Amino acid sequence: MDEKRLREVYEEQRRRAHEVIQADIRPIEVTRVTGVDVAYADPLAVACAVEMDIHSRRVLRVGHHVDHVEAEYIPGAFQLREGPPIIRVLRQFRPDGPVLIDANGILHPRRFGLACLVGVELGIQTIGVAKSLLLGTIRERAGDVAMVTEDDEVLGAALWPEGRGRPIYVSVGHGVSLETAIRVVRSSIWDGAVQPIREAHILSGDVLKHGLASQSETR
DNA sequence: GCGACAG
DNA sequence: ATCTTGTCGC
Repeated sequence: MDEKRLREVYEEQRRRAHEVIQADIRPIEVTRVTGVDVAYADPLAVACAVEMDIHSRRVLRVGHHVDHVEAEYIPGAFQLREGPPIIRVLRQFRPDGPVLIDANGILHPRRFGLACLVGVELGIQTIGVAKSLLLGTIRERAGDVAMVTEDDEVLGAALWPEGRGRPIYVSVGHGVSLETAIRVVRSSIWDGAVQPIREAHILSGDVLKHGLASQSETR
């Protein structure tokens, strides 16, 4: 990707960052949470959405979308690669409740990560959950959480799942406050992982490698 | 200028 | 992300 195009993408991110709502646009009761992820195999990209019931810890329904890879991975412009397939699978899935995305929300150089794009584009509540820190400073830990800031601006939070040494990074995608985002992610963690995302990850890799058939005989 | 850099 | 089985460690 050329520099000119990349600069345009960055400019659009700065522009659209103003569309992000960092407050609950509708109350969340944390009963149903959807996780999404994408698996790749050269020309193919398989996006999956998995809706789970937090109380019973069971999968309620799944959806997938086979797409083609549109762009290479560029830190800070991840949305060009993973945005299209995720938006397409969610458009048909029509999630009921918050959506957890394997990426950052406003914890981003231009405050508009993949989770923000998906949320703003579809008008749904999204939360970014990253496995590694893209930027920022982790402040003082209090219990299982610590704020992540950049020049005193709170961009997200580091959250330590029980029994795991390394934290995950939570940030607002769209339509939720950081507090709500943390509450939703906490409730979605068991066995040391953010389960809705973990299920979506396993399923996407499964559909990519063995096809849709493997769905029925899993979990 | 040099390194870092969501998946 | 992906190439890949067993294996070292808490």
